[in-house]
Amino acid sequence: MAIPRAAQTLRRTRIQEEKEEQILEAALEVFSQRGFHGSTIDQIADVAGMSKPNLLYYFRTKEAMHRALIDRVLENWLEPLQSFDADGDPGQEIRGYIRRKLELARDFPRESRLFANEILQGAPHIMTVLEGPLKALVDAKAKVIRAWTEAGKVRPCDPYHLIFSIWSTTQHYADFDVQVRAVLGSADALSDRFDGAAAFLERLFIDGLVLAPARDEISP
Amino acid sequence: MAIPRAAQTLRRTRIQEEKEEQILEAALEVFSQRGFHGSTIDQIADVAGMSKPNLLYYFRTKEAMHRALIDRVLENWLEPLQSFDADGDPGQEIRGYIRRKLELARDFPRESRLFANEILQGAPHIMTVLEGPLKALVDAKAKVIRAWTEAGKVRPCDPYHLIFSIWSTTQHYADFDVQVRAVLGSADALSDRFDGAAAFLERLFIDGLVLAPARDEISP
DNA sequence: GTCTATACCGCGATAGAC
DNA sequence: GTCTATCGCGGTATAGAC
Repeated sequence: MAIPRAAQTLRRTRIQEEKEEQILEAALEVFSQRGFHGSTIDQIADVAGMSKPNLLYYFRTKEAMHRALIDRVLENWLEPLQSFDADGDPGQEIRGYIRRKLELARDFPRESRLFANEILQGAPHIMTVLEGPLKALVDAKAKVIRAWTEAGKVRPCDPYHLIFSIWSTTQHYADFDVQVRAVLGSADALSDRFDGAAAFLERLFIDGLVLAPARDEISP
Repeated sequence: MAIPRAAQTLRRTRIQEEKEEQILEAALEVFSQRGFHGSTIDQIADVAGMSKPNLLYYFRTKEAMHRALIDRVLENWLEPLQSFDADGDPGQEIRGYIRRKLELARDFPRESRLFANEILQGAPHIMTVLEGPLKALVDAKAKVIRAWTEAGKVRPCDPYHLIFSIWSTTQHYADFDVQVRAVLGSADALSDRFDGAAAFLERLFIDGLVLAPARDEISP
């Protein structure tokens, strides 16, 4: 069973890859809006413009689609936090992280909602990722932040809750998009919304947490 | 049609009310975890300890259950923001609001997840509430905050994004509970988690946004 | 008011023709 | 590789006995 699977992978044609791409794109559209249990293969097939059996030829079960989708999205999702640099300036690092997360929320809202749905429902498919790689990554970055606070560059604070608050505030604009738009009114354009959010969040986190020795050095 | 509905409401017995309560409690448990489309009446009946037809005697459709549940939860959900007082001290008001929202996230996480699921899925059942009462309430409170900034009590900032950021950071501890617990490790107790969150968020928002003339008056 | 039985449909998945 | 047809199951909802 392992050998045919490998062989199948090796002789995967360009057309096959395009079809799989097409299916995963449709699956993202549906899963991100309804969650795993609320989604049906019919809906995904409709969006993909394929018949249901044809779709099941490429992914033999609904769970296989979901797993392939989650795996692919996970790679790009942890990247911004990884590039958090211990040697950089705390203000620059935090500002850059907020910007990247906001850009992700703006440009890939369905990916954000896919995870939100998964975690809301108890994270049955990614629990091991949360407890393993994600926890390890956050632990490492928490140490970076703690070093900043101990060096007097950042106001003393719990680094874990700092990370949680950046996650929640930025992802909010993807996950709760309909609510944000309803409250701000339809006059508000997408770019305005995110520029406003960026300005507010940078001010909140930088002014609120980062101590400014740099400014003293510039104008003493 | 309106008259029998009213009559039915009037002669509702205590037992009927208790059963309905029991059903809505079970519906909250299920809907909050799986969302509307992902939930089944079987699951709700199981949790409620009743037979499926019996449950459908009290609520004739799945949507009726969901609607009754949403309506009831909505009442308590908007209350904390309503008590936001223009004449109060900004620091006290914002601190109090954060505390109340965190207490709601701690004590009623399922209610929070019910809304999160509903909004993630496009808010099909509460769109009118978001565009009507919720928007009106937020508009009113945004004016309160703007008055504070113009009076020099609060750093200039967009009041809407301030409210969004308080919503997202506090609800995060209910909606993304499994992720928070996975990252912090199982050693972390519920009360520790929320005490830590409260300490961090109060410091972030108060130190970050509220200007402190009071402190000058106390120790000049 | 509450149960058993069941109608009826849409779901995930498979078989087999082409 | 892609289709039509279909299976078996579980979904919502109803009918009718008790």
